[in-house]
Amino acid sequence: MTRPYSKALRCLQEVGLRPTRQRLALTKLLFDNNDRHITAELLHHEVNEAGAKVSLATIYNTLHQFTDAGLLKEVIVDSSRTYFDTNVSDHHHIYFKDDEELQDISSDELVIKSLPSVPEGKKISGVSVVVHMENKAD
Amino acid sequence: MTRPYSKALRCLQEVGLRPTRQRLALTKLLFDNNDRHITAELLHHEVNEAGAKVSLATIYNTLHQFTDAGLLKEVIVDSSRTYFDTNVSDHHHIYFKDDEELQDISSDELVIKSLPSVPEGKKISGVSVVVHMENKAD
DNA sequence: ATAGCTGCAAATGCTTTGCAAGGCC
DNA sequence: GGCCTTGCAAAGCATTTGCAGCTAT
Repeated sequence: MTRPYSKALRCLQEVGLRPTRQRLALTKLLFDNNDRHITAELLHHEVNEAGAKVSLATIYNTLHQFTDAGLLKEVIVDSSRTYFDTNVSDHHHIYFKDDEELQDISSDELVIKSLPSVPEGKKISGVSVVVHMENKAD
Repeated sequence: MTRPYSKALRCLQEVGLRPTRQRLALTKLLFDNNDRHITAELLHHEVNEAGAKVSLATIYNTLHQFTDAGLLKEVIVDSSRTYFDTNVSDHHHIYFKDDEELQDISSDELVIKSLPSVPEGKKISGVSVVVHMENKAD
């Protein structure tokens, strides 16, 4: 209770980012609970609701710094929104369009049997698999 | 030669869209060659270079009308750009980040072995697989 | 002290929309 | 003629950036 930010603090120090008030608040929200999928806008609401004032610009900056540092992963599922995933391991997603919600697919639920050959001078930087779900009664 | 638009014309009539000058020009560019992956911006350049004047707004409108009609498929690979695919069959993609180019993956090159279970009241509306490639010498 | 960080407001880039003028049936 | 289309310009939205002031070390 007297050191509510110790975990977040260590997290930031590890990647060499100054533990500012804003970054501590964001880190806490992002990594205290496992496996979050969040947008900048959503995180902005959360952090401000939690009492810490952080500007949207800083949220965007921080999310990208965290992504560059390997703490987050960007997930492309919707052309109008960018999601960030706190699970940075190799895995795939289910996107619930009607709920605008993202969920991990556990590795044993979806298996890719083979990948295409890689052209000369190129390399695979990532494989993105998104299963799009929608409500049945549409 | 005297009926250069006959194919495009049939195409539009099939989906019940009036064969206007603009739509004919776009249809021709999109469907005369197989398997195109294109953005609104790019198509805009192409059509204007080909001599037909079509506004960007109309390009966007038309691309969406075609998508609704089932002539095109939207592909989500990059958060800042929307690609449309003239191949509407079920298949997957390779995205070359450095070239901003999209390519089909032939169905025998990538196989999904299993899919996650579908929650009550939901259905799978699509499965998107994108292999992201980048230049090796980065 | 100073390099890094934050926040505002403005700018950006892609996409959509309102509406008046024009084109197809 | 009447309804569908088009095009412009303006609006919209998510995201980025410039810069002056603030903060951690």
